[in-house]
Amino acid sequence: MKNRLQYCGEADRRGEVITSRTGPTRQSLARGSGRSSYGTSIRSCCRRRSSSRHAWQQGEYGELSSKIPMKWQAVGRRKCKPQMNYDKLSRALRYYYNKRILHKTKGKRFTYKFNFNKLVMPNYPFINIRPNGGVPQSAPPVPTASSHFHFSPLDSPNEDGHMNHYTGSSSAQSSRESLNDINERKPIPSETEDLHSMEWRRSAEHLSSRNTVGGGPHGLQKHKSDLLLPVFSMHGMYPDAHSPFAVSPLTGRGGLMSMPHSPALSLTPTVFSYSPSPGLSPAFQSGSCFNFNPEEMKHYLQAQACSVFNYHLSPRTMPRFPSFMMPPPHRPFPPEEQPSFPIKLQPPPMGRKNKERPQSSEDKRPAAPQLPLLPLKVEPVSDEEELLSDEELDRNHHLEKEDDSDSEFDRETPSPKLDAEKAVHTFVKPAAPSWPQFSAPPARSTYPREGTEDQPETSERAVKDSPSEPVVVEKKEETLPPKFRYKRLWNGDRQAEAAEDRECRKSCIINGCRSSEVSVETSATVAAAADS
DNA sequence: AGCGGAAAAT
DNA sequence: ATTTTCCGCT
Repeated sequence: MKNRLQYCGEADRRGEVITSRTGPTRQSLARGSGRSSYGTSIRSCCRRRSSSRHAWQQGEYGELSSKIPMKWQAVGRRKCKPQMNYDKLSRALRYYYNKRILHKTKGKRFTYKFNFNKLVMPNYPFINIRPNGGVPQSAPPVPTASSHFHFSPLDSPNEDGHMNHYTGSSSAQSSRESLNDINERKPIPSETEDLHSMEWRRSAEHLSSRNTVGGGPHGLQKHKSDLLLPVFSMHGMYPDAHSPFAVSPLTGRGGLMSMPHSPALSLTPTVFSYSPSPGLSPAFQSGSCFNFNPEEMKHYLQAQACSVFNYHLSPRTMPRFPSFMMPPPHRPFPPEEQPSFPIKLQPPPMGRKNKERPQSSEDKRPAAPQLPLLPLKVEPVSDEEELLSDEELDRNHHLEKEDDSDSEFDRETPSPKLDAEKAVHTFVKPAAPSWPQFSAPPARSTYPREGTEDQPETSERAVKDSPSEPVVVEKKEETLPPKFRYKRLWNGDRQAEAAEDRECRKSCIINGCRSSEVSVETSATVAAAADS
């Protein structure tokens, strides 16, 4: 299904999936498709958007809608899935809520929307085109993991391939809005709305192919299919000058890597995690000089910790080297020849059974000698975040915070142990004052159950992991069952989210993380499987 | 309309 | 593990 949703996206690049259904009663709908997933149904509908049969509506970004009722049956029939009906379809879609792939567009019938917000673009944390934070609810998927969704260029008015300008806050805002009120949407400049279909498609493909790379069942959802955006390393993948992708952080050609602030954020965990080899690490690619400045390091570490904290990132996902600390270039391949690891790592998507990820063993090996987690103290944070004051959290929502902090990016590139240790020291102590949240996270009444349950475990784990185990430790479980988390996110605790956003932002600012944070999107899942 | 639990099917 | 199917509840 995941893969299929991509196609939904195709129908409407805006991320909203609007289904149509004729009859109000379930029974009338009952005819649908055979074993095809709902996604399939959606896809077929989407593809036909322009056709007379299905009037797919364009809504906000990621929105898909069909105004012609009862088409589901037709679709089902066509797909040899007579059993398919809207009821089932919707049920399937609702499962995506939990995965944060979709959410319901409130107030719109049969309308679902892709959650671009939650799909954070790990690669381009710095993209910030809208300083004011004004982001449409249905922010374009581009900067986020949502880019997995390939929106069909077919009917789309904006096919020219303009990449949107995104702000770090955009995703956050988007998230907030999407979560609750569509009425709060802000108009999006048409320019911003443009999506590069081709790009999307490509990225989606890459994603799907590298599906297994994610390695491991981690991440908030623990969905195997969860993916991370592959796009980053693709050279020239986003040729558009306006596109954030024009410059890949990985390429090290001047782009984000050279950004002065928020070193922790400058690189995305995703990128690292997928680095097939240390040599590919952005850090190695972009800089030619290696510096170590304790102060900077300290700052860096704090920022990093902040990032981890606020976005539930695993410390392991952090780049080994801050931008100011570029290790000597080490390139196994000439830049031109650098294989995009997405491809390299990517075994063709296979059926569920193949999710085994044959390469898993491969991936893990390099991970073994991994660098010690830097600010391990942060670990507890991911869970604690829930305890943070709303206001504080809200600050950091430049980019969607990723709940998948648990995601394991074990494939980090090795880094000097010394540095890491130093880093830990540097960070851990000073960090405390900077993070009021850490020391005394306000209890949140909102999620009493989750919070209470989580905390003990989290702390425990943190204690365990950080000090004694410098080496990568696999986090097996998420503290909070995805179910609850999702619930919280989507059902309502809007305030909480907003607050979180704010808070995070604040803390980031305090720590010098001005930029948006990387987040790993669980929803990457969407792109995960290839549709075949 | 929509949500989500539960169980069956894949 | 995910999807499909059924169904009760709001």
